[in-house]
Amino acid sequence: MSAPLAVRASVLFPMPLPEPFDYAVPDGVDVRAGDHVLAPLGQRTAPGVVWALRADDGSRPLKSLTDVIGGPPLGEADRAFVDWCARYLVEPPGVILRALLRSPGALRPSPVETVYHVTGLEIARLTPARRAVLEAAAPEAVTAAELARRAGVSSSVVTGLAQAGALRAEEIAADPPFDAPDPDRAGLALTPLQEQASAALRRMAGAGGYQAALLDGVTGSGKTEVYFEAAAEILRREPDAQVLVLLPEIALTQAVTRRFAERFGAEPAVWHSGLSDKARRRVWREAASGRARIVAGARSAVFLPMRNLRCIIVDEEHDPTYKQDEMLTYNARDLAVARSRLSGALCVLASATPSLESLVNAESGRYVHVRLPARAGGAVLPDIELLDLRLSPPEPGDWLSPTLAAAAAETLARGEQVMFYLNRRGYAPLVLCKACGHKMKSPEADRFLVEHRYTGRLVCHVTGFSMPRPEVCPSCGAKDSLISVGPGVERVAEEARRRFPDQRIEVFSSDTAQGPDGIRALVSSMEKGEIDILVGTQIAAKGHNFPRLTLVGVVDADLGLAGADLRAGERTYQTLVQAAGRAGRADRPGRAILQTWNPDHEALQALAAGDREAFLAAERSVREMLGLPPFGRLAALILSGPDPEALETISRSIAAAAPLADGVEVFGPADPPLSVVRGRWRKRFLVQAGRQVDISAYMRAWASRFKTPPSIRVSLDIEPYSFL
DNA sequence: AGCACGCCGACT
DNA sequence: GTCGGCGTGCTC
Repeated sequence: MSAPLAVRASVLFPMPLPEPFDYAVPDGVDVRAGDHVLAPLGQRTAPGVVWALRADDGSRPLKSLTDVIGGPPLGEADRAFVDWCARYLVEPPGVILRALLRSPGALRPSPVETVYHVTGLEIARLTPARRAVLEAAAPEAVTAAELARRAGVSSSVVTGLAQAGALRAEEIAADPPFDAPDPDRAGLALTPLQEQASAALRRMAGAGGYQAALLDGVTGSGKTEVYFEAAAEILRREPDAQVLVLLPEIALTQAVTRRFAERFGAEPAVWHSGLSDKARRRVWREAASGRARIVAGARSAVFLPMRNLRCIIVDEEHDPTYKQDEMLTYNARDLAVARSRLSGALCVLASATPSLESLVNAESGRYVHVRLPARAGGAVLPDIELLDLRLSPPEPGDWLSPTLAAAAAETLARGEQVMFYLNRRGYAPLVLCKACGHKMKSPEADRFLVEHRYTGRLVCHVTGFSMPRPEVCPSCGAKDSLISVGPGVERVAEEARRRFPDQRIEVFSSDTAQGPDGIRALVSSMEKGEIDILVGTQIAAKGHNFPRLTLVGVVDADLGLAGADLRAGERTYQTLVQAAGRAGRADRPGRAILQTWNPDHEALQALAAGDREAFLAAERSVREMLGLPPFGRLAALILSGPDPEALETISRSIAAAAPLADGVEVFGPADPPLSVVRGRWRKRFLVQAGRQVDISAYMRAWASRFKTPPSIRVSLDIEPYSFL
């Protein structure tokens, strides 16, 4: 007979501690890896997750766990994902754990709420207030507060009715499960090409385990239907398998959830940052417990715990909104691939314009390349024409070339719709004084103020600062000397109204369509043909289906080609394909006209020729030559602080602390394009390394060699997107 | 992240 | 004389 082995538990706290801490497990306490526990930490008791269990060798005296608390335990794959993210993103593991647990009251026992049914019992004193409550009560049972709200009375009336016996109270779980999806419900009939692609994905799903696919299909080819079938196959194979779908924007979740409901007969659990605390807790619990079988969400959903994750779908995988830059810096697409691998799940990356990274992975065989060439429903891709502005320039003060205006007039005459695309919000990107040349700038960032004529204000798009458009120049005092330079969507709409006074014209930007409701309203009136000309930014170029839209005019196709961003060309290409892809999705052929001053530019030439391969080949040879992603690795280190001199000094010492390593080059410190934001000055280092280098390990080594005072913040960005 | 300890300024 | 500012360091 041997005494029961003493066990020690390694506990990870959701805080920036460098590692898990060890605790003794009291005799008779049953605890497993992944369980949520309370443990003494310094002077307090903190919640944490058991990361590992091992025999206690008594090497040092340990405190004991305080308690084991409820809540769905964190599975092995999810714990491995936390550790992987910590290593890759160069963050303490507790910071990643915090991202997984971010849900109010997630760990408290499942709350209940009291709801009331009508019993039908006659009661003596039926006051008007009581009658109103009883009328409002049917058919489904709701809480006292909700009942009182509907009836317009105080909740004491409800309590009174319950006491009198006319209402019956029932305790139900406040976080009810989501409806189960039915994978065998008949979906839309697939075209032969869709069927082929879907069969490829279903085969991968059927094989089980980790595999990754790039679902590469032109706009309108019906990628959604195809990946639905992969998800259906996953759900069919295993009764408790879970599918996670990542979507680039909240705006899209509404449309996509509706399609899920049509295909699976049940809406998915939807996760995004705008959820109420209650809705958030419900989705979190249902995902973590394994009951929610399809979870659809924005980038932060990649951190939702999942009991039995078997498939992750990343829709529009190239979309830059997957890159998060606040709090934690990560690309949800990259994390999704790693998580799939650690969970033994199928990973599907879908896009009409895949990122170069994903295409290179597909070519090298790391991802299975599933192509979906034609548009569903027989619609064809629009003709893309370059309009050389040097040959057909707009009149002074105009932004639309006469050629584009004529094409628009013809389209409108046929009763079809036109979209002018310009990725610039507001009226004019710059306001300057014609007397002294002073340019209106943001006080807190090194940015020009954008004029919004709709609101009559000048706005900084970086900090949100805004001010009324001044009457006199703030620099020289000249009156009526401020002029608006360059176009924004409002200004193009103004020109459209002047040229087409009888047409119904709307602006579609984040200023005019606020929130999912505003976006839906605009999209639906466009679909119903209540708008003739839509003038839109980026937000109008994504994923909507306007059957009567047959002409897209890109006002400034050069915008974005010149940027300091290595992905500028790629991004411009993607955006223009998306914008052009809005035209002619139904039975009418579409046409896209791109206004440009640089018709010889590679990206535009390739776009006009419909030759994605040519564009990509050029892009990849440049990156390969320069050792840029995906042929090399990048990382950024950004310092910020209130005092520019102190920042200068410390950044010099940090530069000196950079370790020497083979195949690693450190550039900087440099002043980023936005060198002051919200009163904080910034410095930036860029690290470039060969593909074989573990750049995370390099950054960790570097970071361990210097300390900064609390006033200076250090942030790391592995594979940076934006260079701002 | 919290929380304590510690060492300098304006207050009952 | 003390209350309290937040800089520094530690938590199994």
